[in-house]
Amino acid sequence: MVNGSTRIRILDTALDLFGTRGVGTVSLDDIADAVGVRKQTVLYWFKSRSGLIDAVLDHAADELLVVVEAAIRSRGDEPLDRVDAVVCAVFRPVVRRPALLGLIREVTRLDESHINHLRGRLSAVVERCVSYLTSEMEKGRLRTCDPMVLAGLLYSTVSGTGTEPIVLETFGWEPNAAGLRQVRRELRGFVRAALQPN
Amino acid sequence: MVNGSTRIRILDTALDLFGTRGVGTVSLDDIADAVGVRKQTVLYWFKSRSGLIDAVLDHAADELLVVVEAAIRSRGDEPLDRVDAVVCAVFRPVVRRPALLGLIREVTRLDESHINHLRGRLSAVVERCVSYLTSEMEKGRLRTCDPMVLAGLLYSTVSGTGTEPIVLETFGWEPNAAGLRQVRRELRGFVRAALQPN
DNA sequence: TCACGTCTCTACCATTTGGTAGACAAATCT
DNA sequence: AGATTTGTCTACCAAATGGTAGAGACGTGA
Repeated sequence: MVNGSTRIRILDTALDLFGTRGVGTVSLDDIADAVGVRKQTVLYWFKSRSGLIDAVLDHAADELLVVVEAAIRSRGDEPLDRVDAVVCAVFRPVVRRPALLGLIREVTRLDESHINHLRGRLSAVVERCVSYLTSEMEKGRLRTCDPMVLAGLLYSTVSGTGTEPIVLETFGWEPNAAGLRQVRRELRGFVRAALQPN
Repeated sequence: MVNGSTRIRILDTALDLFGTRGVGTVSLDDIADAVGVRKQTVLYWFKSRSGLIDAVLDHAADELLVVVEAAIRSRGDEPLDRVDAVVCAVFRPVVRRPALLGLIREVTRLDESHINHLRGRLSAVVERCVSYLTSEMEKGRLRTCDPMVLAGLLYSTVSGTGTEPIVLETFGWEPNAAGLRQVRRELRGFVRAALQPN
């Protein structure tokens, strides 16, 4: 693999297309066209469609992990601030790379093997988030509830906000920079209120 | 249209398949097979794939509207209880008909014409929800924030919880009746906390 | 009985799909 | 220079896709 640039371009393009249009509706030809190459070149770098999907999931997990890990470490001791930092971190790709969360969301539509592949990549962060929430609840610094389910709810809220602009538009939201800032502000307030210790 | 039963069966089956596997990845043959009929029978009842999609969206909107309208009217005056009733109402299909919310979520992947079609069907309820939230905020009975975006966030949270069992499983959730009740309990507590007036 | 509308079917068709085989050019090694 | 590896391509292929044309079974009203 001397020349990795084509490979990376395919990976990036596939991530964008898979994430925005859905994995099942994007063909190898679509990807190849977008990259400016023939389908057979795609099949040279990835031995099958399924292999490409796994590689793209890895690529997405990498990108997401970097962002989240950094946020988890950042900012003081107060859990509401920490969670806020993670929310902002996950929200950033919403603006800069909308396809990223869209792809993660696609996991529901994939088959077992790809699901397990992605799960393996994400389980470490997930577990860390859950155990962090648990410990802060025990200290009484977060609203007490089931930390596992809470983590899932937080994910749903942030991911939904980021991946369903069309639904938000139905609610009257305007898809521009100011609108996005507004959504992020409300999202942060919403999460903060939901976690406030009682 | 004397015999509507085949038509309805196609509609129901298509809703389930579209909602669980994604609109783009379900072929007319898939639907026909599941119904126990030939593809040409599907094309007899619906003049094209695109027409079928619109009809299925209508079908889904009908089902959802009935449920939500009933919940909006129910239960006393306290806004937190009202919202709670709607959350429960939307959560019910999660158990009884998982495909329903899954299909609504698919709207992001559809093209403009189908999006507008569905939007037209849902805009009335959506507007009603938003104006209700607005008035209760003005009375100081809900946390003050942007009601439009809040409605979107609520939708994201509930819908995500219902349509991403696989993600929730990654967070450690167990997909059985007890697990579902647990998720619903946490979801209600989460929403209640997020809306509590400050 | 006969004509007609309703409903589902078989027989096709053009296009698109994921994938194989192998030609060809450029770079790299010996 | 000659041989080999690397990367992209053209040429195919079998299967699946959305869709058309029209045959035939069935019931109903005249």
